[in-house]
Amino acid sequence: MKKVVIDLLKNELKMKAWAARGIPSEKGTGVPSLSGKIENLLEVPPSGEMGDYAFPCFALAKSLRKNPMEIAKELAEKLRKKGLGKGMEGVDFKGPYVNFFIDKKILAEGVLKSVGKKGFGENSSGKGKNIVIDMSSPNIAKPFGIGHLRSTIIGNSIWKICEANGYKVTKINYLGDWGTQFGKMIFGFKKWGNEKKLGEDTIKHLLEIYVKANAKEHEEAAREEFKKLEGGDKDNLKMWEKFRKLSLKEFDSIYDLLGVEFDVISGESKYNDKMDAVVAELKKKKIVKKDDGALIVDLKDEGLGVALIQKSDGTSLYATRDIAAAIDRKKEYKFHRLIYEVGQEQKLHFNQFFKILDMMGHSWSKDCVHVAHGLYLGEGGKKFATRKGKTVFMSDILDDTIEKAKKNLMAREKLSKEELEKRAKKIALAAIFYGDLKNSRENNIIFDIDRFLAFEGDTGPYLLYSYARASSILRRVKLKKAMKIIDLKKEEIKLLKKIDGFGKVIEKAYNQLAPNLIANYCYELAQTFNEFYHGCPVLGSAEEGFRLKLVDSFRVVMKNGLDLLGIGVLEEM
RNA sequence: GGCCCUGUAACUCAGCCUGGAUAGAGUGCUAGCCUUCUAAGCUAGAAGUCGCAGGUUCGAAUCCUGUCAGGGCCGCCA
Repeated sequence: MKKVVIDLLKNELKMKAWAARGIPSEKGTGVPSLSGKIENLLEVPPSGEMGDYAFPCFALAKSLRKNPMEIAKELAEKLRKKGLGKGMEGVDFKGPYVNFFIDKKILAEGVLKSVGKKGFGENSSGKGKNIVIDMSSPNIAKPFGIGHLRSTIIGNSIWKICEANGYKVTKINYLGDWGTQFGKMIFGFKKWGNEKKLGEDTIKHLLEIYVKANAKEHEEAAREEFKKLEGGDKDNLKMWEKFRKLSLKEFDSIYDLLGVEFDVISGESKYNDKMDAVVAELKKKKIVKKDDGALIVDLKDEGLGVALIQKSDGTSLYATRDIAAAIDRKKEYKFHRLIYEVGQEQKLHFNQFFKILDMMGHSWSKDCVHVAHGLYLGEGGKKFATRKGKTVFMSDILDDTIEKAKKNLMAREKLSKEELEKRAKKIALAAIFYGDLKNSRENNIIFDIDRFLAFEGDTGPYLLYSYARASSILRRVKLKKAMKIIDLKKEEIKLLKKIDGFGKVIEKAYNQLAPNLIANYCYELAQTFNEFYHGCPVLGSAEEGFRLKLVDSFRVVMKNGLDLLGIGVLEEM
């Protein structure tokens, strides 16, 4: 439909008179050169009453040296005189805009037909290209906190968005399973550890120990233990393996509940034996230098400060392991892009290590991106800190939200126990996922339990509810082949246009790696559907066939949209 | 001190990348709508110096500079 408008404009703007006036033209087309192509200039007016497409005349005003309002008027009148052809209903001008009205019945048929095709809204621009996402990445022996939730939820959605754009994606859960902290854990466990408690309540017990071991007076001893671990000490290694295994078991139950899966479970420990080679290469290329007994890369000239590569006791650091990991991944996956879904507080670290990769001669370092998210902050806008033991446990939040959903459901109708469990879980997850993803990534979020528990208004459950309403209509009757369109009401047109916009949103969400665009779209889609629902009765109406098809289309798009967010739908609610 | 992110209605936020028509939602507040497909819903209303000051532009919430405020990061944690 848009193409018809573009062609009309292109034709009209080819006027010889303009060329005669010496106005430069876009190569080959004869169209006066505009600051962009007509396709890009064409807009959708803020309200449907103004038109379906609008052409702003500002760009022409410059080359024609004429008031844009006059140009719009002239253009609209000329087009009207010439006749618009099929698919078009009319053309008008308002201020400096030429507004086009398209034939709504043709729009309706076109939209409904394309939704019926497989993969509506998806595109194949990433065909044949690999993307690797490093996401979730909780630390072993520490609680899976609300911070890792963000990485997990956002990473999961970015994965789906990439796939909807045709890319092949590998999701890696890159565990924080190596580093000085394990010196602390091992030291602490030797001193205060209890095998029984470890088996029963792994994370809580380990956290207790961690908080104690974190005291300054144990620093030296902890460092010793890590050095032994990295050196291959059997006892320490055994203890570390146990921590890792038991932690992973706890994490798995959370992933299982969230419905998030990974292609690869990896971790920093994987690169323990590749570290020496990286350090050697950095030395050979004279990128590192010794400073206070430690190895550093001086990036001050780049405005990136100083990166530590190796501690003065010879043990490794985060940056070193990340360098080794990136090189390894490039070899293994030949990625087009390597995405790190990690909190924004690590921005400097990523900029440093991308730069070091570049200095080592890895030109693909430009394909590495840090997709940063803001932090969940505690009350008063302060950072949550594990060290102070003030941690919000993921499992508690999930339980509370599910509990709230259950209460809500029980107040409505009597359900079997399984049905209650099933619905409460989905509603709670929708609330949590949507509550996170609707925010733009970079922003910090002040953690507020009420926010997670709210089910009205701009929330996940609202989206599920809209979907369930649509399902409820369709459950009662069969879809009909005949779809007579008598006269389209404004709610129907709005819904059709909204559905039509799905593909654009998927593209944009990929370009910006921004799941919140999908979330915003789903919300608007649900709102538009609810307006339709109230304004246009479906069952028993004269245009029942068409409206059923429209409801069905909404349902398909809503389901796909929610899927991109990692949210599963409910047929009844 | 340096760098990054943020500042939009009473509150929580979208819009900013890619500048255009009256700046959008939700919550809360006011007034309506359940004998008709699920009221976790819909309609209407009140509510905004888009932090502040300059600049670029025919046009700035959007781009640039400065400034103030909040958060984060800045060598042996990750």
